[in-house]
Amino acid sequence: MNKDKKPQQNTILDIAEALKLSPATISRALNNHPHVKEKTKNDVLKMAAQLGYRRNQMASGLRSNKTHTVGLIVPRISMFFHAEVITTIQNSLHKHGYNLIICQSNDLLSMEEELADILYASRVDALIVACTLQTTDFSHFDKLVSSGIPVIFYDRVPLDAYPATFIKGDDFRGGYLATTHLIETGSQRIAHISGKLSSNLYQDRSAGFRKAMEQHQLPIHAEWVFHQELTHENAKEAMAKMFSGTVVPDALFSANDVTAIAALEFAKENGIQVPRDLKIIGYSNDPRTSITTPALSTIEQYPAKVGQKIVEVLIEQLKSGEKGSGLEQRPYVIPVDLIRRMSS
Amino acid sequence: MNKDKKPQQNTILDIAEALKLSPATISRALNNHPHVKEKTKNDVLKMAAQLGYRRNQMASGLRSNKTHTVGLIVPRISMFFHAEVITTIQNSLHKHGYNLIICQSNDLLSMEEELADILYASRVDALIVACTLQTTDFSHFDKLVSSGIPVIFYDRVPLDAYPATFIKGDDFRGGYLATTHLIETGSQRIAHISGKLSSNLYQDRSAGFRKAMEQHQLPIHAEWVFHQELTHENAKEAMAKMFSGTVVPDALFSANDVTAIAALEFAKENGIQVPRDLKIIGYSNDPRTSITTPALSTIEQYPAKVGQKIVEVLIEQLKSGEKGSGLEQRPYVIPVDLIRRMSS
DNA sequence: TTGTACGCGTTATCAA
DNA sequence: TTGATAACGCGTACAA
Repeated sequence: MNKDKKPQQNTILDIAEALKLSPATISRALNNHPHVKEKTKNDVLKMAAQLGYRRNQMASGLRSNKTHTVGLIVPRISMFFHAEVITTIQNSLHKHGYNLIICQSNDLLSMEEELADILYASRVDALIVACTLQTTDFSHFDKLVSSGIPVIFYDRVPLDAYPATFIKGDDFRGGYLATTHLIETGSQRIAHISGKLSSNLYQDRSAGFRKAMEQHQLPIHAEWVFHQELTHENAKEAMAKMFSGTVVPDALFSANDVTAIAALEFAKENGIQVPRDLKIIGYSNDPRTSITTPALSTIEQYPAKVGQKIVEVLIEQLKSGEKGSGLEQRPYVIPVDLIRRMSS
Repeated sequence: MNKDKKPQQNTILDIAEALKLSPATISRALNNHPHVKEKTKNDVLKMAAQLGYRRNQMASGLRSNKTHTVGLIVPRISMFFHAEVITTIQNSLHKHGYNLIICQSNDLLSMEEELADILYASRVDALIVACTLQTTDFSHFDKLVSSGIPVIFYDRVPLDAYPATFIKGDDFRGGYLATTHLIETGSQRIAHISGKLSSNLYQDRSAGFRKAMEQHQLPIHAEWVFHQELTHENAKEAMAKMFSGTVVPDALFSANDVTAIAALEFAKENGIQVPRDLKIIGYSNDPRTSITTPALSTIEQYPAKVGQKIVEVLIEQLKSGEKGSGLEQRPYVIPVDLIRRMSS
């Protein structure tokens, strides 16, 4: 094949040779080992820079059993909330000297399983996961967990006890805040478009909704509560159903922003005045909610705080060598806030 | 379940031992080597599955000098266009058995340099880059290129000749289409808010703008052309300047969607009717453009096609062992289209 | 078709 | 403080 065409990367042996030292010393100097003469260390660093040396992470990882790489599985990076969380995680991990392998499950369980497998094979030092909406069984993470690799779930977390760390937004409070807000601005007939209850997100947001309704002694119309995939189309269909009756809602709490936007669109198309005839509030504070007319009220989830917390917990677990396996960690909950805009 | 506390992963030696075979045979069976008996291969695969074996990518990579990992440097994953491109790249690379390490430069040159360094150290098999807007010197990619690692630039590409592959949208045509559209719908006094000319994106879009104006013999008002960072604030300031004069523009071509949205916002706040008094067109077909009132015309860049092309070219280079170093590759250009909406 | 033996670049354990 | 040497897990000439 090709001969001397390979411009070999420089290794610690090249540095050793150039400096008439042993590779062991070079390695120690490069790793800030205590027992290295200051001058030697400086010489090594200088020569390393001069030769354009870069540590071979594979060799290093093979020997030390550490990759300095964290895996991340997320449904879709294009979802605003996740994009923000990821950005924070990455920038923060970078400061700690870790790389991040970002993978998308496309909200498909089979893909999530496969990715868990691949990241396991890649020997990531830790794994961060926002589950698929359909993930109810978590055994594909078992081998990571039992290998002692810290696994952190965020946003969409297992419903049952699972020996890993959970970090989530306060979805119950979010649902409660949104609904209470609608009630306090005078609504009485409140509809609720929610996702399927297989996910903790919609269980909690819906529970918050019910709690607020109950507290104010307002009836929940079963035909105005939807648990379905939160798509634009589904939301418009739901709206069409609700507004075909004689009694119609005067407010809507949508469990995400996409459906809130869809509802607003439906309202405009059908001459329903927002907020006069119908108040609307969404969830997530997607940037789109601020540029609709009227602008949509929503719930802020502070993605940056979520990301920050994830890294904080992760680094702690990584430093302490082991994850806090024994103690039953209660989930970390990140607060949410109500964003009032013109739609309510 | 298994009781022995084996934090150790299984290796090919474990499989070899269990099957009374040599590790070499296991390795061959696992890699579909031709000279392996069919039965042996099946036995190995079965045992591998049974033991939950996963190849150690570090050891494999160290030996074969291949990581099956591709690096990606992008300004921000939260930008719609990039998010879409990345999603396509990742799903497609996944099918080819490659992992993707996604890194964000935050549009900072120093970060881009550092990331190039890190990915070089990680021995990625290839690198995909969307440059920072300020990147005019590309020497930080030199070591990748000279090591024979395929480097593919997309969207924001080097202005001068650089020994790598370029994949970009047809920005010149995009600028031309947008401007021509404004002219054909009756505009004569066309303003242009653009990014700094240090990036090929805005050079080309602006050139398309000028070409269209020239072709229709329309004068370009220097005070209505801005080359500045394309932020919401800057755009509003630019609008304020333009609309403080006695003669005002009757149309605006904004070189991205954020600024088009900002311009629309300014118009609404100042009683300027869109599209009657002012037509607006943006660039990128960000999802937000379709939900403003009125909806914004824009230029579609087909991010999925861009991503698809990147992977196609990349896999080809990876398979052929070397990148087409000798031949001067002309850049691959992905077509764009005009999206007409109510704002124009 | 399978086995033996070596080395990829680094780090850890000795000994000097 | 430094050097020699042995792993880490895998892939591949070469031998059988």
